[in-house]
Amino acid sequence: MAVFFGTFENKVDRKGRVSVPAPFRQALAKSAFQGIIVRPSHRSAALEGCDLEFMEQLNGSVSLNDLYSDAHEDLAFTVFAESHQLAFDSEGRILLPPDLIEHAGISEKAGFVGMGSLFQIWEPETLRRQKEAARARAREKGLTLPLRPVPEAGQ
Amino acid sequence: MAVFFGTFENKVDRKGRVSVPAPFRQALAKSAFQGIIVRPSHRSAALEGCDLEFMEQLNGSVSLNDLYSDAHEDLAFTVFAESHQLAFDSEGRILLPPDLIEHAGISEKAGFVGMGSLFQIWEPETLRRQKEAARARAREKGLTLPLRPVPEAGQ
DNA sequence: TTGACACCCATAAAATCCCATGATATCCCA
DNA sequence: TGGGATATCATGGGATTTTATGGGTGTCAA
Repeated sequence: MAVFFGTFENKVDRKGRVSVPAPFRQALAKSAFQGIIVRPSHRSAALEGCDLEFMEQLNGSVSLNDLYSDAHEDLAFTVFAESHQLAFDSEGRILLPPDLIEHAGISEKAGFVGMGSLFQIWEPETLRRQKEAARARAREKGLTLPLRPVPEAGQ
Repeated sequence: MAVFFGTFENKVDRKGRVSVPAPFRQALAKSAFQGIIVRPSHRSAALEGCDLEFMEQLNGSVSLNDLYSDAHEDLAFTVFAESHQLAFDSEGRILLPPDLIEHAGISEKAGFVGMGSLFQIWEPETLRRQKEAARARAREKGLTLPLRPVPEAGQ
């Protein structure tokens, strides 16, 4: 499973293309689909990206709710309806669709942040503030991480 | 899982490269990724390094929180956003990015300290003082260590 | 026939490779 | 066990490749 980390800031050219950071592309190198899945975050003015494999895992998680339950339907809409499958061009760029650009309030540049199994794309200045806030909250709430081998999170 | 110990001081050349101490590289020899993950410590003017496996383990721990929960997002930002994946060159060196150099206040030389499954990178003089202070505190408080059997790290 | 988009090529900057050097550390055999 | 022969290591720097970015062109479809 691909793991994404780091923060990168790339230019969006006049055609709406952005280079996906090389380290992310390398993390995806073994993936069947050469590209990424991107959807608007329902929590913030950001986009969420992941690989096709992670979408399958998401599907499995969503399906833990009963079919036809409200939770299932709401989650399914949120996760799948707005997802775009964006292929790399020969230079490793993707073409950001207008609705995604608008949702994230992106203009000149796009900021990529790795978050483990997925990553986010932000307007860079908003991202800086968001990172700052998240770090502050983590410190304040005293969030900690258990450092034991996780009992095989299923693949 | 790699175990790091010892203290080493290596030169940072004008391109920003530093040799990772050979004993650390040997500890990483079996790792899938030939390189290290480095991020600014949130507790001090130091950098924290580990291997990719350790990061994957961290990812597992972060994922114990529900996706889209506040805790998940805050932790993911804190752990992954500032991490850099630094590959060894053919001589076993890494290229330290400017933001990391700045965070640690490094100029001429970099001091590596093994700390078990992690290691740290400091400006050497700062590191000397830090070690001295840590030893003093440990003595003064009479710190002890319960010795546990290795929890059979499962694979 | 006008966009939208995939594909191709060009460029500058940055990262990485590759080879050379001197200094230790290690090996090996008389 | 002494000590020369042989690796290993940290370091330097030129050559080469990768990256991010820009822009042109052909193609397919509405």
